[in-house]
Amino acid sequence: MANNLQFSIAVHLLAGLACGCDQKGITSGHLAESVNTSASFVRRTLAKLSKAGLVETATGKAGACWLAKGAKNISLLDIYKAVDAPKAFTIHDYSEQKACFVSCHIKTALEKALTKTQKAMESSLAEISLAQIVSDVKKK
Amino acid sequence: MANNLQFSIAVHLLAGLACGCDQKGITSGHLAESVNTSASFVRRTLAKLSKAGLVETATGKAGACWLAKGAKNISLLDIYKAVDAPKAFTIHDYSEQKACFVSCHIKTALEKALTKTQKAMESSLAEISLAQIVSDVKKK
DNA sequence: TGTTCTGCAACTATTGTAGTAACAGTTATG
DNA sequence: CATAACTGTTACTACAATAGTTGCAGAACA
Repeated sequence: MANNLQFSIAVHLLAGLACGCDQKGITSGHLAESVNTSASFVRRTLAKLSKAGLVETATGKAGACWLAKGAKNISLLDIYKAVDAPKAFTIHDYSEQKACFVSCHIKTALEKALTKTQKAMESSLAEISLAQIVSDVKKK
Repeated sequence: MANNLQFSIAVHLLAGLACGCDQKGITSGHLAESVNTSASFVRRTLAKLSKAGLVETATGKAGACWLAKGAKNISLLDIYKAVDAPKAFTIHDYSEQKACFVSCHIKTALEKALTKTQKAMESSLAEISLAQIVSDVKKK
């Protein structure tokens, strides 16, 4: 644990919805079975996806959820941002030691490197669509 | 916390060594001041870098450490691998629900996506050398 | 021989995340 | 209208990874 699983869980959930495991709507309880966790945790993740406009939900007795767009129009980057997954790496946050100029300026240098790396990672994610994932799943 | 800071700390340490804050060797205690942590923690990180062949150390009273190669020949990817930093994202590890084929096959689909993304991230890190970081630090 | 460093291992504390539980709000349905 | 079944949200517990500390054996040098 301690590592962020929400991203892969979110992809799992969306893949499940995209496969249209059945009709037009699936309940969180149903999804929870597939991911093997509690319905409540599914809903928490789903809530973020919903806020990001990737899924739509209906409340009430016949409550359910479904994809808000076609699987082709959802990239892994959309999902990555929706669940607020962690950056490529984290910059430490020690107080600066004035006597050492490395200590004082390393942060900006690291930020520059992080920006570049993050961009590379995100554009890679952007190239993968949910439809691609679904087709990989079905291929097996 | 809980996030992995060792990578950025390692870069900080190496940048300190590369700047040759002074003579040819620096003690872990000295480095610790710059990073603002204990000497022992610095040594733990340094040990990984040493195993990866990025720094060399001397024991004994006049113990110290210094870069094993020129800063131009050390990439952030070398450092990333040396400290065993986490992957771009983590794949969840739930037991498969045989009734749901998404559950059974999502893992391989995710692995494929992870491989691609990881590669993008690593090649981005490979393009940044420690010398680049040092020059950014000095520029300020 | 004593000092001062590294190297290593064991330990504690912190904290982010998974996972659970509970409850109010909503809407089909009988 | 009452009930049942779902969502949405918050508060809580449990756990595990990491930062940070401490202590000690071993090495080198004066």
